[in-house]
Amino acid sequence: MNEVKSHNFLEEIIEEDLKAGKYQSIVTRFPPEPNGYLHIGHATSICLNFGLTARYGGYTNLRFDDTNPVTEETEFVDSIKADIKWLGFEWKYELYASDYFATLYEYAHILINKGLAYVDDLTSEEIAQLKGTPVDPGKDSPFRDRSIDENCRLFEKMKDGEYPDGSKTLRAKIDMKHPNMLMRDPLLYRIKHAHHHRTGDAWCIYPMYDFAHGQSDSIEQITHSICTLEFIPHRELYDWLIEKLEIYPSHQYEFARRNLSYTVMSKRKLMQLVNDGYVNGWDDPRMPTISGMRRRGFTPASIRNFCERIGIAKRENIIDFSLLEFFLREDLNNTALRVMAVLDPVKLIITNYEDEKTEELTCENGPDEAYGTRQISFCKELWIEREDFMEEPAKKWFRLAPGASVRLKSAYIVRCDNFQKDENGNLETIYCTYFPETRSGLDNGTMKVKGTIHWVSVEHAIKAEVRMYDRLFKVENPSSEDGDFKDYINPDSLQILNAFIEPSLKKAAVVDRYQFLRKGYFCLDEKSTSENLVFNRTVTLKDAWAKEVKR
RNA sequence: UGGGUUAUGGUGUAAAGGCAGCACAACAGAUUUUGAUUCUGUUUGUCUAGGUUCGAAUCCUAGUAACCCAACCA
Repeated sequence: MNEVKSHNFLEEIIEEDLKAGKYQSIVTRFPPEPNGYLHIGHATSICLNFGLTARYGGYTNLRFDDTNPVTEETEFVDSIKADIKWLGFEWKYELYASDYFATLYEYAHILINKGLAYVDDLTSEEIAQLKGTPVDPGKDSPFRDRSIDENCRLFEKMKDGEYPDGSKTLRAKIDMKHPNMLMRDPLLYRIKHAHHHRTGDAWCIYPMYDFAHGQSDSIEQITHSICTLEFIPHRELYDWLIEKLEIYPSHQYEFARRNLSYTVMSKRKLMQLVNDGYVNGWDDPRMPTISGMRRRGFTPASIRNFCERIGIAKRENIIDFSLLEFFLREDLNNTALRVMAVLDPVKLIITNYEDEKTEELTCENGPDEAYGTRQISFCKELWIEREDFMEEPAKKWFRLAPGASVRLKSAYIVRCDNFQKDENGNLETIYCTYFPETRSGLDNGTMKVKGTIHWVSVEHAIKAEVRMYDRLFKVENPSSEDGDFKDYINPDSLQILNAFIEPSLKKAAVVDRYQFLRKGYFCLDEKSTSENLVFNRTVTLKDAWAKEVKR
């Protein structure tokens, strides 16, 4: 097999850098702000950064971009670390932008001493006012030409807490008429008398993103600093600061963030879903957060394979959710234990089966023989799926109907002789005859049926709550529709069922993955208890019959 | 005084002047004690208009469209 490997643009840049001897090995970083939970979009960035150093040699740091004390919390630091580990990646160093506050403060002085930064007394509104617009040039602040000495003194006083929040800022002195708005004397430091999750009350001035991120990259000698497209305008400032500070020249590269159909990804929108009660928390299995997906039953491998396959580029995109589902099913199909569970039960009575008899039948555990077999109990009364019976069978119907026969998985072939409805006209009981010679394994092949259905014994089955999840939104791109994105929420994204499941599931663990035969992949919910078993549907099986019905 | 980025099937992504490929999706069939899996096959694409060239997704010219930038957020 000589597979032709295709390279994305970042891999090409790195290979050229390596070939040219610019670097011996590369260093990347994953730089989240600890102000929320990671989602599938972050996962692509994680896979990218860690994947690149795994491939080309070098390492990846985890760096928390914690320069805004009012939004950041240790809780988020912990969840981010747990999510990255769960995805299967190991960072070299755990670092914090806040570790560099003292260095950054020195860097600011370097700029001031070079006459490249000044303390501005303008208010936020005044600064915005003088900034101009993308089509109109800005105007200089009246404080722009303070002396170096005065700037030094004022900046020190800012640090010493002598001024209230918002009263002064430190700005780079670049060009108020610059076509790139980011270069119109960007803010470097602001005053915030706020408690920081790591530095406590040691500081009351905090660097802005632009005066922390590139500098942190440089301190860590990051070779390739990879971020999303919206930071392109920042690159000019990133390079300017590195040049003027005369520090290690990290380089920034940008890629297009990945969007997934039928969901939203912005932190703001996800927060609304949580706060307004559309979902039950950040780890709700419908959420595109890593914690939600984990709870839903996604596997790390499926997410990694997905990220690998979608590649990386610079154009806008909305990736089809079914692509993610494909990798999920692919992984689960290879690993999930096969069990039987009846989600919407209706009773089936085998009229010619002995009343008190129980037979132990052999059933395969997994996708191949290596998984072995287990015994399952078979009795006169069984639960089967309501949708596996049709009073007036449609064309191409393979399942139960009056007079029709099906195989009960790993058991016998039965023929439906009769059925009974309750006073509301709902199917209550199906009466069947079984054929003893068709027992699974002994079958001599004289009788053939098209359909095989799953079942559980009424006497042996246990109860469980099963949560069926569907996509959160009714439209592909909720954010681009008219009106509020919440108007497009799928009201049926969660359906709770009371199911009968086979008794072997009593010992299910959260890490186990199951296929409920013919119904989909399921896992035990993190909050399930032995008194109240709860299973989550991770993803359905592909369903050719459902497609047939749609026509 | 505006600047920047991007355009390849329904979706995502390759092709560095030389056969438009791969995956998903869709469709058709075979196998199947899961209408699953597996296997086989099919359909669908280079933003537009010119130009250069034996040959253009790729180079040139002119358009068009989408996205990003005016937080003391990151």
